Amino acid sequence: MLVVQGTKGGIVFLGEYKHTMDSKGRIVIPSKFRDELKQGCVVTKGQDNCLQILTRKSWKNEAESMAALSKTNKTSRQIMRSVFSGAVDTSIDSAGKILIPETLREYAYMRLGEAISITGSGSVIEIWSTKQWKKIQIEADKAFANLNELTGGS
Amino acid sequence: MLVVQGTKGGIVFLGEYKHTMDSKGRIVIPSKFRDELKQGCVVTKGQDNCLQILTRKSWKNEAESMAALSKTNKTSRQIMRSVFSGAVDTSIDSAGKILIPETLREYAYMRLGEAISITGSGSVIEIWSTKQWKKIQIEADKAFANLNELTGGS
DNA sequence: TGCTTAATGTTATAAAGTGTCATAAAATGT
DNA sequence: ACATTTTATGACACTTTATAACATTAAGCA
Repeated sequence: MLVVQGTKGGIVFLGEYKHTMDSKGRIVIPSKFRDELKQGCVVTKGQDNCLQILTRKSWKNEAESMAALSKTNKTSRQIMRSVFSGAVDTSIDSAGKILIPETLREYAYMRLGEAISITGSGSVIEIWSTKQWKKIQIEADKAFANLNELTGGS
Repeated sequence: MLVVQGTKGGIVFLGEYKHTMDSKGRIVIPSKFRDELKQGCVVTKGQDNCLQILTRKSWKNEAESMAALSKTNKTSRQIMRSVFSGAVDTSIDSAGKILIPETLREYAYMRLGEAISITGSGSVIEIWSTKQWKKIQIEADKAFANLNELTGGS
């Protein structure tokens, strides 16, 4: 079977999955996401203390637009440092798992053996300590409900 | 047989159906709705703790306008998180059923083996735990009766 | 070098998801 | 009303996925 993949692009990551981080700092990638990540992926620090998983392709886009930022501007230098130093290029192993390096685990409040939540957010995947996700989810749902009111949802 | 479908658009889903959720979390889609959903559907969190089923086409519209939001703006990030994490892309199996993932079942108070109500609501289908639906239906009927008074209907 | 720790790989078991089928119930046509 | 067809349900078998435990390899350091 020949599979030409990743060309779909756009909005491919949906859903919410609850997993656990194993005793070595690895997490299982939900099976629905694996195909898109087969050719490798990049884990980065995301906003609100989550981690993001991007396909190599979308990472390339991101990275290039970062690199295009002004190097004489202090804020952009800081952003670049944060993004590039916090990124790891990796791939899914035969059991469907990836290793989250210690520095990233710390950043995202993930502890060995604890519950994590993996969420599709359109073009990227986000990984959260479940504790953190619960808070964020409430905020997110509120923001959405708010939008509905403004635009005519009941 | 060649079927060009989904072109109907507009108000295609009508009626109220009572089904049950099987022991694995699947529900039967009423046969009248199946044709429109044959090419795949997306289940999302709806208002008042119901779930919605959309055709892939109408989902695409929704999703694209969401994905166009700025990624550096906090509110738009939240909105995207809420919408995408609460959605699942799926399709109807040979027995006419779809699986409702655990997180969505929780959101909509649906328990294995219990009664659910499936209602056509114009361009979308709504799924409810029957308990919840009964409450909502009373409210809805009241609102409708009220509207009649206002507009001079009997 | 040998020891320690992190990283990677493998396996067994349990849980979840998927597919199929038989029967019962409902809908349809005559 | 009856026969025929379609649909809904629950049961079961089978596949895939998740988890935890253990084994192996690689890397850093005394």
